Parts: sequence; C-alpha cells; structure tokens
Amino acid sequence: MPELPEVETVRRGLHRLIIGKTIVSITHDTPKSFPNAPDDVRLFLVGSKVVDVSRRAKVLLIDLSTEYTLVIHLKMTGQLVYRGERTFGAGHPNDSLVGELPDRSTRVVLSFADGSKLFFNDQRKFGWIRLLPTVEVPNIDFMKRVGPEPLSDLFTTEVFKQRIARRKNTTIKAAILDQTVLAGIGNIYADESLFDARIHPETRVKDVADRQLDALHHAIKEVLALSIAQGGSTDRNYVDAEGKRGSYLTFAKVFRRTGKACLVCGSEIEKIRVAGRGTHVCPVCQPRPVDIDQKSEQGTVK
DNA sequence: CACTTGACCTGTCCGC
DNA sequence: TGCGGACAGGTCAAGT
Repeated sequence: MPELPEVETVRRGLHRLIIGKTIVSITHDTPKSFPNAPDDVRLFLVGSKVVDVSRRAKVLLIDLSTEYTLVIHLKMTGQLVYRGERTFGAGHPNDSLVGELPDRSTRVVLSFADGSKLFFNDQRKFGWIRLLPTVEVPNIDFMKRVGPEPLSDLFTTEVFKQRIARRKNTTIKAAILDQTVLAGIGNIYADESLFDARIHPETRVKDVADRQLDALHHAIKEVLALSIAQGGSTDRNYVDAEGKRGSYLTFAKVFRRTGKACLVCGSEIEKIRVAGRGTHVCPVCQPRPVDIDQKSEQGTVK
C-alpha cells in the first residue's frame, strides 16, 4: 500500500514534525522489525538529533546527528505516526484511522526529549527499520539497484524506454512494478497509469507501441503527482505522519472500482490477475492485445 | 540473465 | 455463530 506518494506524504509530515528533536529512548521488537542488535540501537540512537528526513523510492531515510541513518521500509501495512503533546489523537479529526498509541500493531517507539513520540506500527510485520552509518546507505543492495525517481527531470521518456527494454518479454504491468526499472510504482498506481495510457496490463513490453510508452511515461508522472497532492491513497491501513488518511482513491478511475462504470466509456471495470496481483482494467478503453499468449489467457478467466 | 512463483505475516471478508 | 480459505500487496529468495 505505501507506494511513492504515500511514503512521500509521510516524509513531508515527518520533515515538518521531527527535525531537530533529540531521541531519548526507544522500544523495539528486535529482531523482527528492527534487526540491529539491541546494544547498537542504544549506543547509536539515544542522544542523537534528527537532522533530515528524505526518501528514495519507497524507502524513508531519517538522518541523525551521529552520522547514522534510520532506513525504514513500510512494506504493506507499515505506519509512522507522530504524537506530540499538542497532537490530538483518537477521534480528533474524524478522518483519523489511528486511535490511542501504542496499539497492538506497534512495533517500535521512539521518544523525543520534548515528550513527543514516533510510533512504527505494522500489522503484518513485513516492514522494517535498520540503523546504518549514513555513508553506508548508498551501498546497500536496494539503493544500488533501484531505478530512477519518476518525478525527477532525469526520468525522461528516453530513459524510461531504455530501462524498460530490459524486460521486453514480461507484461507491461510487471515491468513498471519492477523497482529496478523505475522507483516507487506499486499496485494502485500501476493500474491507474496503465488505464490513463490506455494499455492493457497483460500486454508484453515488446508489443507496446512507442507512442503508448510515451503516454505511459506521461501518465505515471501525472498520477503520482496528483496522488501526492491528495496525500496519497488510503485503501485500508495507510495514514500519514499525523494519522490522517489520503484522498487519492476518490480520483481513481479503475483501482477498487470493480463492477462500476468506466468513467470514460461506461463499460464495467473488470478485475483480473496479472503478475500475481489483483489488477483493474476497463475492457474497452484498454483492449487486450490480439496476439496474447496462452498463459496470459488463463489468467483472465473469470 | 530473464522471468515467475512462493514466502514472509495478520486481519478481514465470504461461503458453508 | 464458528471455521476454513481466499485475499490483501512490497520485496526477495529460490525456482524454471
């Protein structure tokens, strides 16, 4: 669920809320969500001050004054929720999904010198937090392999075509979900971008026309930018750094709209399975490629 | 190397 | 009502 727009929304919130704060204590469920050794956590974290909060792909980076960095991946159900003395928690705006904290999904709690706290909640325990020397962060495998940031000016249509060409025999959906092709796309924005570009998700990359790749490149940027402006998508778990939902899904044209009318042509939105994921498609706006192979054919039987 | 599938988890929903 | 199973979806390891 947290894809690029959600992680970016959390980043912006944390950047505003925790810069300059000093960590005074931590509780953590090492090694599940916080794989560092407990002694290292105490040694390198307590007493340090937050100096920056940044993001690469779906990974959050909290730089500390000790020249260590908290590297955080929320995976599917991770949340980073800040609670200060002046933050109204449960029940304040009625758009909050998060009640009193900690709750039973809380895995890590950072306490700051002013009494405020940062809670890492993760129902399904796929997410993680690692503490690394800041200089080591660019050297971890994920950072070396991950593709360009889609909202960067460096992510041109030429770069997109060049990188996706490595995946010419897979489906276009699997290709744009591949973080080494480009960073930050997940299931929601894959479906939305492919709809906007009028490409069927099962089309093999080699069968996608050049002008369709141009349209897809444009759609990816538009969809991600709109979602960031809306504070991301709250499907079930996602909330921002203050516990609030995102509102992008009210703009979604196919995602979670199975059986509803296509906003462009009125046809019924279908749900199929592509690249192992639930996939939403308008059968008229996104026509199936004619020369689709048998294996893909099986995946569409309802 | 390219590509696909299963594992990691827990909560929720659906059918019996 | 309870219970089993499918499903949710980001990433990596292991498989073809």
